[in-house]
Amino acid sequence: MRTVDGPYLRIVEQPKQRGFRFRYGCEGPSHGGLPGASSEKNRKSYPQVKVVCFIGVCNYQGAARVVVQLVTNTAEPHLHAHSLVGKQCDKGICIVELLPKDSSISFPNLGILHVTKKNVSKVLEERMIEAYRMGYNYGIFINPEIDVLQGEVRMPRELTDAERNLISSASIHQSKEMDLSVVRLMFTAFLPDSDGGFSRRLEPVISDPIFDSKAPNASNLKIVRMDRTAGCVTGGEEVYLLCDKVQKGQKFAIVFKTPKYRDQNLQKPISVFVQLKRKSDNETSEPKPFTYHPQIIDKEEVQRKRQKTLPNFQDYSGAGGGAGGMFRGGGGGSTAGGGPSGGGVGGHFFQGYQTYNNFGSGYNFSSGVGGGGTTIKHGGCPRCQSSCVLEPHLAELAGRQAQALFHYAVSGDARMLLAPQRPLMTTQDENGDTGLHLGVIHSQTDAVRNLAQVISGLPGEDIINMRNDLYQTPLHLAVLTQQKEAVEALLEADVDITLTDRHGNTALHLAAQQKEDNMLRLLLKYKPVVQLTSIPNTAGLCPLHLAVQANGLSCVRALLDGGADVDVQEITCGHTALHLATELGNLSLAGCLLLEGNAYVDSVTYNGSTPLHVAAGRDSTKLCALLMAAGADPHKENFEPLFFKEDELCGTCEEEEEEEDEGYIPGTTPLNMATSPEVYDILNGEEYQLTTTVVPPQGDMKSLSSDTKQELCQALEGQTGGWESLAHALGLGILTSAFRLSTCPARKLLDSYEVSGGTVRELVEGLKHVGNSSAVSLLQAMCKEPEAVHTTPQLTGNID
DNA sequence: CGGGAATGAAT
DNA sequence: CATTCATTCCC
Repeated sequence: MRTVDGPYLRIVEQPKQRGFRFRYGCEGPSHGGLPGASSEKNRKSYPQVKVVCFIGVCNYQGAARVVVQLVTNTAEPHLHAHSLVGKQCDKGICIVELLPKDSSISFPNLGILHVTKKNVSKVLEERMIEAYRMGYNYGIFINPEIDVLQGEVRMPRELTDAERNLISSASIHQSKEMDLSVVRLMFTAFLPDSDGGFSRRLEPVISDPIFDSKAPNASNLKIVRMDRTAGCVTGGEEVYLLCDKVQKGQKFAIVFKTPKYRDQNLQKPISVFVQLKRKSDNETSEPKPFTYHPQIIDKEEVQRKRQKTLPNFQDYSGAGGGAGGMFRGGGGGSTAGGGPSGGGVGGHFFQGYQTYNNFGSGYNFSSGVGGGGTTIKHGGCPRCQSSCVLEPHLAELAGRQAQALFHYAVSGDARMLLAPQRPLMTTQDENGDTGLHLGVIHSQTDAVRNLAQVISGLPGEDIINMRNDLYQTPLHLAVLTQQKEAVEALLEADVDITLTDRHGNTALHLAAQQKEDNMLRLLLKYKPVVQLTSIPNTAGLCPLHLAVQANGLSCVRALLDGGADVDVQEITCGHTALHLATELGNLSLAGCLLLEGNAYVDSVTYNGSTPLHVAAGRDSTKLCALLMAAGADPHKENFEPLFFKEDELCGTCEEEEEEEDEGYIPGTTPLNMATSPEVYDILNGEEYQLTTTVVPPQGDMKSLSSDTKQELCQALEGQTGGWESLAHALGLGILTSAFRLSTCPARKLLDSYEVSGGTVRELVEGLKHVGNSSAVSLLQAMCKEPEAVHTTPQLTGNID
């Protein structure tokens, strides 16, 4: 850069780039000077320059004159129309004499005067003439052409007409392009010559850009509130963020989903930061803390309860041992310590908001589970209770116990022993669990079966459906812990399958979120369960939605097989499962819903959006192709008014309904939302040609992209048509047990198949054979086999 | 200083 | 005519 040795000017302190306001003339002077980059509230600093000889080695000793001018923030700097105002400023520029004793010079009182729009070219012209006349700079800062007219350095003089004309046109031209919201400082130093005149001009230096804080798009980004400041490492949780000021056209609230944390195996909560970042200039807001929790694997607390030592039954055996505290009445009561352990993790900073999502605390059990007077009361002296209050009762009890014992001895039926314990069946431990709950938690299948039978024989009381502190019935627990027999026993004992836990989930909702579909299928065998498939939980999600969100292809299938409504909408936005699968970018799920579930492809959310809107919005070529193949309408308008792009569109599709009534506001169509040319073409009914993965269907496996293979693996995870049956269909059955050892058997299978020289065509045949239609459609979409297109997109006729 | 209301101009 | 943007004015 620097070609000449010798003294040069260096910026010691840059100006602060943001937060300073350019003032209009009408706002008057004295609004404080431009601060330096490192200026603080109590320790103010200002832009500063010094003359040095070599980099940082020797400071120039002697006088100098420094001229400061405003220039544009363009690659080729030009003089700016704004004026520098302040102490040593005149005609928009600032001239300061550096005394020999000063090592550097700072500019404490620089104001930036905002030129009014209509005066830009006028002022700019004056600025140029003055700079040129005084010979402050090379003409390059005014206009490259004028440079040739100007010598290296010369004394002030008046301008020729030719020069004036050049400057005049340059000013008019430049004023049109000038960005009035940003300037830079240009410092030029002049050292004294042998005559004492400041004629030895040094190379000018230009500062970092300074942005007008009052400019509408330079507003400071600021996060005012977030509705949650903590979330799980798995991400995907919605956060509502309120902003102070955002550029017009954008929203004041931003809703986003938390991203996955990089370490999914996080053990302790970790603090990270959230900040807004403006793409155009990379401006960022103050960061706000956010806490990632480790994945809560045991959110239903089953593991914890399993690890606990069992209740000490010896305490019951003798008369009045010191049992007491651990058990409590079955009736009312609020929670013991059952809230989510992660509750208080977010910094104290945000606790005010934290309370909003702290579900765990304060559930009131007013629904009167249990009830009945036959509960052990805690508090008070057990001995006293047993000897004074309960004595007659106990005597009677002992009689019945003896009878039961005899019956048991004779029949060998453990239920006989349980029969006299009936009054204790409603007793809850400190977690609100009954004996039946505990039986399930500890996987005591026989105990559960016996208890269930005994309890179901009890008239009047609803013990079998009692809920613990987490609002779980024994059925919930049995499903969560995937105990087939226990579930069956409970169902046979006629439990209430409609009961919901604290999140509004029925047992079916819980089963729908599991990896395996066996629980789900078991439940769905019971006819009345099917009606639960359309019941939303407190988050508004039905079992099918939950299965989709959990990426559970087999569960989705199980629900569809079980008769669940494929088009059921979740409550908050009216999304169907197909919307959700599309939103998640899950091709195999979407394919399954469409092909196996026969989902309505143009189902609309509350705001009128179809899955194709979603797919177009997320710029997914594959999903768009899939949906289009299923007959989606790319012209379907949602209820979001279409503001821009209108003209563009009318260019391509002339006769859209233009003579509609005047008040008609067009909605946004999937086509409007397409951003990439690929998606646009697909929505226009073009043949889907994925340039990256066009594979002849008979092609060899190597031609499949790793993405495709990945998705294929996903599609092979389910029970029906899963990798195992495929392995057999492909003649690789003998390797099944070897595959099973792998973490991803499906992948292993595909690899082996590839190595064995299998073709994509045969793979498709194999998949068809095992009935895995979503995998088939996936491959066909990738490979653009004509059969993949079930419906020819109708819109071709609409376009000339 | 910095925020913002009021006013005027431009779509 | 309603909105938005730019400028001015005010505290």
